[in-house]
Amino acid sequence: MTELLKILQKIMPKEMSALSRRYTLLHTIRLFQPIGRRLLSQKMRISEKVIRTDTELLKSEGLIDIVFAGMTLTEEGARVLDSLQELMRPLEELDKVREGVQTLLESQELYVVPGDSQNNQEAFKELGKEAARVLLEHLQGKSTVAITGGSTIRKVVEAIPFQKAPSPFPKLMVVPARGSLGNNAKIQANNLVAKMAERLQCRYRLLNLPDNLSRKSLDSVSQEPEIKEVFSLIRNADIVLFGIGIAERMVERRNLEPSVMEEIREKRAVAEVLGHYFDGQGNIVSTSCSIGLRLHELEQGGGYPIAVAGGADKAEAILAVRKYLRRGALVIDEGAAKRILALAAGSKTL
Amino acid sequence: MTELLKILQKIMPKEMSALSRRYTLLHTIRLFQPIGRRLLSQKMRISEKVIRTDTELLKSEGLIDIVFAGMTLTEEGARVLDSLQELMRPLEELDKVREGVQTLLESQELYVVPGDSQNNQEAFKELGKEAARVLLEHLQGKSTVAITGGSTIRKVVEAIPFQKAPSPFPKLMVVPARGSLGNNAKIQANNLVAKMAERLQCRYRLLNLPDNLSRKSLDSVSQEPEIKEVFSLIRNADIVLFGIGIAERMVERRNLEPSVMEEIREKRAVAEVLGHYFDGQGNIVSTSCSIGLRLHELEQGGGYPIAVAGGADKAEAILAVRKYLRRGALVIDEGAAKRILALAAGSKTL
DNA sequence: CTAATAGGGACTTTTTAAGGCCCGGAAGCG
DNA sequence: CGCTTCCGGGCCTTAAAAAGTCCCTATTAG
Repeated sequence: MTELLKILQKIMPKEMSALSRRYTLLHTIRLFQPIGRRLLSQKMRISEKVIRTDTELLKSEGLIDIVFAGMTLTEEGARVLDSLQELMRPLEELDKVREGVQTLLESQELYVVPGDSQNNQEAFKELGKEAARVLLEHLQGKSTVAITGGSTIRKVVEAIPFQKAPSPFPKLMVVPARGSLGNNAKIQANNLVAKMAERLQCRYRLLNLPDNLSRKSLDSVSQEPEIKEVFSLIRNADIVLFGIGIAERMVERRNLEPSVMEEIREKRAVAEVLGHYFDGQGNIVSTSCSIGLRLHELEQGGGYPIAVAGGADKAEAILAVRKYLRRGALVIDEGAAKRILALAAGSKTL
Repeated sequence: MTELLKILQKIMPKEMSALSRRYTLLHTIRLFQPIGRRLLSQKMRISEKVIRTDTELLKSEGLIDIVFAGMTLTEEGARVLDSLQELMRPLEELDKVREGVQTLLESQELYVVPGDSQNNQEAFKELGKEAARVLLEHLQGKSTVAITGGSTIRKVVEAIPFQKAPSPFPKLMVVPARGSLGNNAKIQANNLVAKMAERLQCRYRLLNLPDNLSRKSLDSVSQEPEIKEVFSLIRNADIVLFGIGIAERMVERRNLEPSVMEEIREKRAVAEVLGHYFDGQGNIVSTSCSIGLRLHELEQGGGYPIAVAGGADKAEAILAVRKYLRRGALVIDEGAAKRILALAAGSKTL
């Protein structure tokens, strides 16, 4: 049943909003019948005219009665509403989950896609698509996008449709948010930058630095004119697209020394964002030696953050860095959202 | 599943046509891929622009690929199409049934509604609704409607929505197509005429004649000025709405003498339309003594016929009078339609 | 080469949705 | 009683989407 909804959503996205609107309309009418257009329009926060158009349709289909006192459901309308309720349940539930997470995290923009990326590749793909959509929406007029690496961001990049020449974003520039991390080339920021630029038909700059430089060579390299230029782009990025990682998993992936892992464990780091490790309270407990965008710059800076994370196992990490997610957009999936709510409920009762 | 379709059809009728169009589009693309817009537009008999709008939507959803050679389904598109096929099957099947009956009966207008009125009251109601819709569609500008009695026409009348004063059909006049028949007042033509006029907010005239008059008194009554006036209205009716009856059942219902029943049986009458009884070949074998519209008048006359019949058991009767159904609209249900096809196939092999 | 077919862009016309406003009627209330 | 506050419905204007039309370039089969 939920399968069907997704397909309908795919094949007639616009029309589906009419469906849910009319469903809510029927629902509200049942709740308050008899009720008139004005009140309905207030309660549903929809313009009166739209209510009117819809009610006229529903009346002509014999689902509602319209008399002087207001509108009421007919028997058939009640039956239809019941059947619709079955159909819409997953959609409504997802919306409730979204609401719950929204009040908890207070994100500026929150998107929750169905499914759980942890054990469903399809869902992971959809997460990427949604994030790509959000990104493209914010791209208008912006000129610099900084992105991190990671398998999640990779999904986002792969979900960006190829744009045609001539470029619709002629002034766009994509840069990695930080120096390269990890050894899996496919999910390195540099690689993703190139891929994204290819899809967006725009320019890009890379940060070709070896991993885990010493403090000293890091400082000296930072003085290189070319590097400095990229740094300046990064610091002035208009959009920062990043994933939220699970601390331990990131350490493993980056092939760091055992000592680092010990540190992570000892300090109970759970989340990783932009090279910083966080404990459950959101305190930075460690920062990897790569270079690039710093968190506090993101916190107050003008760059618009777009955070993406999917899968129930990411819930703890998302909660840990919640205070950094209030600005900007957050794109998660149902699995993560539900676990977030469960964890929050649990910690409240403790 | 078929339930769901009906509900969607109810709550978003316009949008559903887009759904079936896009479904057919995907289907056709799969069949002929790679294929271009022009060819598609030819094959589907849809303007090229519509194809273009739809394909752009489908492409943006990633269901099809568009390359120089034409359009092809993506993997996801194929999956979506398969799932849609499940959903659309009942709809497609009904359409095929309709096509089959259409080629068989060659009706000017043929409507087939889902379900079987014989054993489903809901379906019977829907049949009435569809017929009412057809009637209202043809009402524009027309001034006289003649209707018969019968439970089917009763359903049609009851499905006509109440119109508001001032009457949208000020010049409309409803008359019974024939004198009263049968003893069940609720389904007598006179009664239905009054009900219909009430709903349409229009004038009406009745034919208050006793049943089964002798030839002689019939002739004399026919000379009455008032009766003559109604006759003239009937003869010049712009629309004739009538049901198709099963001969034996009609005889029973009309409480006719046993001799009549014997005659019906002897001459193998199967159908009854407008007071005439027909055998399986469509020959008139008997005519009841009531008065009013004659069949041959309908056959060549200017009045637009709207015939309504539902239920598998009506199939034989419908087939018997098929030659009278080519002009005008025919509204039947799935049950009748399927039986019609089965009977036709059977008689062909004999 | 040419002719045919592909997608795509640009423009106009048509249709439909939305917005906004006002009207008369029924019900509740001082 | 008169007042306000609901109600649906009519009507006109504006805005946006869909459809229709025409023309363009690229690719490929013959």
